[in-house]
Amino acid sequence: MQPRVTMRDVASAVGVSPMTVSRAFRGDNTVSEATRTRVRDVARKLGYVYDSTATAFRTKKCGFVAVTLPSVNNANFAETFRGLTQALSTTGMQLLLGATNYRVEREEELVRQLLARNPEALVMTGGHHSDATRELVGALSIPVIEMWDLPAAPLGHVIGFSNAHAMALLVDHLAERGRRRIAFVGATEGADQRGAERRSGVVERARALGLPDVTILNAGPAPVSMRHGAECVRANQAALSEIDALVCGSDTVAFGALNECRRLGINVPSDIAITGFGQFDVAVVSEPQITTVDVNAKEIGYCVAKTLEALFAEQETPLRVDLGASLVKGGTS
Amino acid sequence: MQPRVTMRDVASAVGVSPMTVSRAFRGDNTVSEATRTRVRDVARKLGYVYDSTATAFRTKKCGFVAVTLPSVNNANFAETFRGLTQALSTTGMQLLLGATNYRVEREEELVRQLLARNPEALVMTGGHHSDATRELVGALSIPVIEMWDLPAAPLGHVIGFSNAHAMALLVDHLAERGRRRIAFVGATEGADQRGAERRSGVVERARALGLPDVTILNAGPAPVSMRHGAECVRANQAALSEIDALVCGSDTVAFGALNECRRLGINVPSDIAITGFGQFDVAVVSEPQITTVDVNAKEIGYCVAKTLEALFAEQETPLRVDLGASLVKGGTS
DNA sequence: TTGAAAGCGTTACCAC
DNA sequence: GTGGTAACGCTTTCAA
Repeated sequence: MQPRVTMRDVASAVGVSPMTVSRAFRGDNTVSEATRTRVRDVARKLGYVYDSTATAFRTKKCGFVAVTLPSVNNANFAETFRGLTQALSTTGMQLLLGATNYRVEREEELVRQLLARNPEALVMTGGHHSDATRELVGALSIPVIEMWDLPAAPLGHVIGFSNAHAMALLVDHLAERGRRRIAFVGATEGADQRGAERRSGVVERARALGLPDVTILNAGPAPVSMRHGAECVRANQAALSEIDALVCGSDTVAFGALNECRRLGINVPSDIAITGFGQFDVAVVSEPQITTVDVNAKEIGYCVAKTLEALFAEQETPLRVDLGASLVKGGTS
Repeated sequence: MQPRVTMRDVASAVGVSPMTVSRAFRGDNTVSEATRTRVRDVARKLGYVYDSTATAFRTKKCGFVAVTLPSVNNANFAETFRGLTQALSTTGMQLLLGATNYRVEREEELVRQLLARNPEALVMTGGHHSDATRELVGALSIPVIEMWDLPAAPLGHVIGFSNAHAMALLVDHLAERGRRRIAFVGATEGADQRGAERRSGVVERARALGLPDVTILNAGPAPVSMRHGAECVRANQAALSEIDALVCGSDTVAFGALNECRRLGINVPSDIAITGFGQFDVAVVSEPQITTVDVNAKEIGYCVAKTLEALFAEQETPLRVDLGASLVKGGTS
């Protein structure tokens, strides 16, 4: 294990001072073009790798934006992630990801871990946190953004949409089509707060429209996947005959439900309507296309990144952005 | 913005040396219980926050494992990621993710970025890299693992499977079922190396079995998604009448193709068979279930994590693990 | 059980 | 355009 190649090594090999090497690497235009080229060449030859740990230490800027998300195999978040990275790549920031697995205790532990890295901003998915997390985050002097939600008492900036409102769009649509007996398929109550908001969004809208009480079907603990949607339909097959619309907490669940119905010989949408949430690829590509709500996943990421850029540049920015949600009619309703 | 509270501040407030504070914080048992308690109390009172950046700098241990992957919305990788995080969470390591977007130039840039953080290990998806990357990585003194592949000239440890062999399983299966005229749907040639291995795996196996030349259908540049699979089928509708099996580069592509066939009134599998790759949820939940190959995505992540643990503990470990692949028969063939 | 000294690799600041 | 000096906050090492 040979010692690390440092700026000092490059400097002495080129015959300049470490400062010049430093400047050359950071694109300081007071360095002559000839020097810069030589420095780069020698650095490459020596296998020099810029030590950002030292830089982070020296400048107190680690170049990290910490991001919490419920789960990595969240199709929705993939879009947000892409929007974020694309827009953030220009700033040289790197994302430090952590998964909360839909548990506020885990979120607290995670936030603590992430903050120990001195990130330059904190982006959290969702607006529901433990008291300790709120205290921890409230004391921060870095930008904080909550996304994918519109919390009543935000910790910082907010970029999202109302989960309840998005679900209401679907209930309205189903009611228009003459569906009355609605069941909601979602995660076990307790863990996934945004899932709970979707559920109550459905329940309350149905009540407001004078529909019968919504049946709640439990697809298991979050994260609920395609398989859970399918299993839930199979387990509740008898109950489904009483129902004329299945409102699912996400497109993946809806997809599972749709395909299980196909297996069981239940016709969609004539026997039962199915709706999803999120406008994932799977909902659009599926035949029939799944009726869902588009919540602008990618735009959220993009908007978060743009807001961060503005905040880093200390510009004024909106504190609360509601990107809304829109109904996407498919063949399942 | 007042200056940061440091160990020195805590030390002088307590009346000890910074070293004692440092020891107290790291649970060094040579510090007396009384001192430790006083240090903790004073630290809390002063609002002292442990600076992990300084520690990382000083100790050259940042607690990061760098991981490159082709793309974040890769359903396959999600399983691997989960296996990795689960097994690695006990070691206190954090994952530093980067997406190569299926381009070796981007991989080179990314590896450079990641290495700048001084990670304690580097895990790369795939075994195909630019010369510069090979040079960069070859000079490292940290553990290096290539996964999802079995490169002929590995850079370090290898945990994966043979892409070509996995595809051969599918071709054999199709041939057994009497399919002869095969088309392969994959990304544009050039970028995605593992995709290319899958393609040549199909082409060569078909040739070995004495089947007609495989038709290559281009689904666009990597990453190819569900939408691309669907679009490719629509664009090549006429050509498909000459074909009796569509071998897709991934389950998502196969799913897109399957659903587009349904739209176009092409019957699967009687008109045409369709196969995928990866055993993603979508292939299993889909009705009909998509014939595919299981490449043990989650086990790969788990095995990588276990190998890293062993390497950190400086134990002997196998250098090359072939986790194999197995045929999963569905209703599309 | 505690302390003093010496950096880790980089950059801010000031000279030249 | 370039260089010298002095840190940043912590831990390693040796000494007491």
